[in-house]
Amino acid sequence: MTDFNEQLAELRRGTQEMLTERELVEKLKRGKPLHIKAGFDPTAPDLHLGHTVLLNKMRQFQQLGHDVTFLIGDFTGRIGDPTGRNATRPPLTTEDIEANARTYKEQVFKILDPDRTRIDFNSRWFGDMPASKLIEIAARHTVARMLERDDFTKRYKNGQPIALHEFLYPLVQGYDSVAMKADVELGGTDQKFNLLVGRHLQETYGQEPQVVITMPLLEGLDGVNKMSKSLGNYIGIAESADTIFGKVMSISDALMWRYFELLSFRPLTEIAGLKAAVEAGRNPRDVKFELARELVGRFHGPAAAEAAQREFTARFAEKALPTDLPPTSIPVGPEGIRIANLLKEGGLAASTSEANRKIEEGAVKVDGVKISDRGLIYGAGADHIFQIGSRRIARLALVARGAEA
RNA sequence: GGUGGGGUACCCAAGCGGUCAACGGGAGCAGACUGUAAAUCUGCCGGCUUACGCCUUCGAAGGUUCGAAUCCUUCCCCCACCA
Repeated sequence: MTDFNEQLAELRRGTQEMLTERELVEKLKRGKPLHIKAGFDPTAPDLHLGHTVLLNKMRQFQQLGHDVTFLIGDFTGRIGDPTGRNATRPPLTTEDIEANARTYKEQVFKILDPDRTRIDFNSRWFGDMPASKLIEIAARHTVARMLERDDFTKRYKNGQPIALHEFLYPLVQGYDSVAMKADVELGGTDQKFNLLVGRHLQETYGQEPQVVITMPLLEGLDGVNKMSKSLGNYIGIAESADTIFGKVMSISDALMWRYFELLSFRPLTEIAGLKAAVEAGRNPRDVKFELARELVGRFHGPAAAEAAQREFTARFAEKALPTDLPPTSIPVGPEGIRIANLLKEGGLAASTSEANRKIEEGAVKVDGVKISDRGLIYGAGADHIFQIGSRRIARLALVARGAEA
């Protein structure tokens, strides 16, 4: 990436918007490291690939030699956000925030370079700020501009309440950019308005306005909705190698290219090559293997990625049972346990009714053999591999109730 | 404040005294096919039960009835129009 235009193309990669690209070029051309800012809620440090889209962009900047700050919005987090739709968001304690920050670090440094990442907290400048100062900041923005925000406009028109503090949040976030003298701020598309407030505030403080770069929200496994834990269409970065590998393989071919663009570290030219190969007849599955291996490797290391692919091939291409599956102990009374109940206890089925249905459907296998008798009873000492379909699989070991460790 | 229309299973949406665990669609799960892709076809899709069957569900609580998601009363919440 020596060529300036190629650099710019990579920085542009996957972005939703760059405001403005011309300003970014100017800043880059000065040849000095830029100060890159990205803000994060001090909540939910359980990251999935959707969150990493932004982190990947941060990483790109790092690799080009810029300084990246991972800003944790602990000041606002401590207040809590009673905004209309999001009413159930209790204020966080200092301990919560510290714990979350630690978890963030563990997860985030799988992507970011720890030596080039500064972690900061906005309570550093807001914590002791006198009210007079906050009002002084508020004086620099107008109600009309606040109302430009889409959801404010709608709520105002519809006569729905907008609490005063809701105007303060964008200002606080915007002032962070002033305090940090940010050159570039990264955020999701949903953050666009707040990022722009930062630009404006910087100007009123006589600073050069930051360049705003928004990243799209990554589609989840279904390819339609944004990736989110509550929709269950996510790939968590803390999930096991086999799980991540399998989930990546289950995405559609079309979605695969989207993931390549937003999640892969491969240069665009290489991805274009892969695409050309598929168009020329290469099996898209094999290209998806590459993607799965890269992503598993990122979070679990290359060896685990190779192992995950072997496991995947064995299980789904050759239909072999998984090797060294750790057994789960299920306590059982002297009368034994019926298979449907066992499948439920083992977490394979949501209810015994569902388990029975799956047996009728011929989806249940024990040690690789399809079973059809829902009256099967297992007693203590039994140790088998149970599966419903090919995705739900577990080794269950029955132990006499009372004798379990 | 007034008038009218609604609240049904994960979502949309029928039903409007018994044949309703509740039509239909979507989502989801499983089977076939495959590359754990897409598309297609098939089955399932409240819980408990080996099974006969039993239990809980139609905004909430009461009531009428042999019998209610369906009728009555009260309450809660949404939406539209008017003020």
